[in-house]
Amino acid sequence: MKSRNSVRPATEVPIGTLAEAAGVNVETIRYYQRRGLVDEPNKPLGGHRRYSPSAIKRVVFIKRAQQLGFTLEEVKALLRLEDGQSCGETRVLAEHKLAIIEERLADLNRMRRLLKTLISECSAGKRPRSCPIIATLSAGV
Amino acid sequence: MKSRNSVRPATEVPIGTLAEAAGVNVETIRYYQRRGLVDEPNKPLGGHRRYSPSAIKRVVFIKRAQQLGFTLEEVKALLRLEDGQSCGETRVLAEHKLAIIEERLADLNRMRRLLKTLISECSAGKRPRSCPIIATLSAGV
DNA sequence: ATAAGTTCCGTACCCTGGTACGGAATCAAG
DNA sequence: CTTGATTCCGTACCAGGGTACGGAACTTAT
Repeated sequence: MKSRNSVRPATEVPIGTLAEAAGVNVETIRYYQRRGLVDEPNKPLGGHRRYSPSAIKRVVFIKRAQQLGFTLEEVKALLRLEDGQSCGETRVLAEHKLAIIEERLADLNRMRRLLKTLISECSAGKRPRSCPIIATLSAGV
Repeated sequence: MKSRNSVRPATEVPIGTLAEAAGVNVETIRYYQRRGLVDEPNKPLGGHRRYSPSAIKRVVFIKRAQQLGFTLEEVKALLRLEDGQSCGETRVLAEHKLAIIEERLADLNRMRRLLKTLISECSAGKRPRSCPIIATLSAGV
């Protein structure tokens, strides 16, 4: 017999390959496992674990969600909705995140306008002293 | 004599009051002092330090800037704009900060656009079977 | 004047999101 | 079957941004 006790489809890869495919490093995968975001397949008694393509998807999902500003805890919540059946709940999470991001955008835009003003006044030599940046950004205190 | 050796305007408050007014806790103020973001007023020989309203503004500013994604080191640089004497120096600093802010804005805008798209697809119920947010997060792997 | 509440100061510890290390076991190729 | 690369697993460490602790000194209210 050729195959002693298991046929391993090429799609089932070891952790290094998973990490590479997902664009993170091995330690990060393990870290996600410790955090409960990725699960450890049970390993073939004394052997090395193998991961299915869905694990790759999962890790990529995590990275993408992070880029959208979700923390790992939040990503965990999103992953629980991964079956795609709880669209409503998912949407609430997304809307909440969106609101936070929009607030930050507003603040940041204010800051940007202020800096631009400061810079142009500086160039014009109008203001030898300091700028009202703090006064403006800490307004309403 | 009533006032032994100093008149203390009510606006000059002790650290606990400062912390409360700024919405952070005392330890955080001290931490900022260690990091050089807030300075320690010299204390009346053996007594307790008192802080002026500008200290409150400063702390509030720090918190806001942080929410916008600036690290404490960056906030420190921003604060030097306010303290700044030399206009030329200030301008360079301001231009640098402006660049950082614009990057951050770009990031946040990207997140916002994506989230908005996803949310609206969700609402439109275009994909009845699977949630578009989840689908996008796992797509194309 | 005395008790209760703050402040001061140093040091130690916490969480988040990872990265690094190192020895033993296991796998894959020649 | 030997060699070199991976995996496993635990533990330690990193940066950033704080929080907690504890005793002594000081302030404030009664």
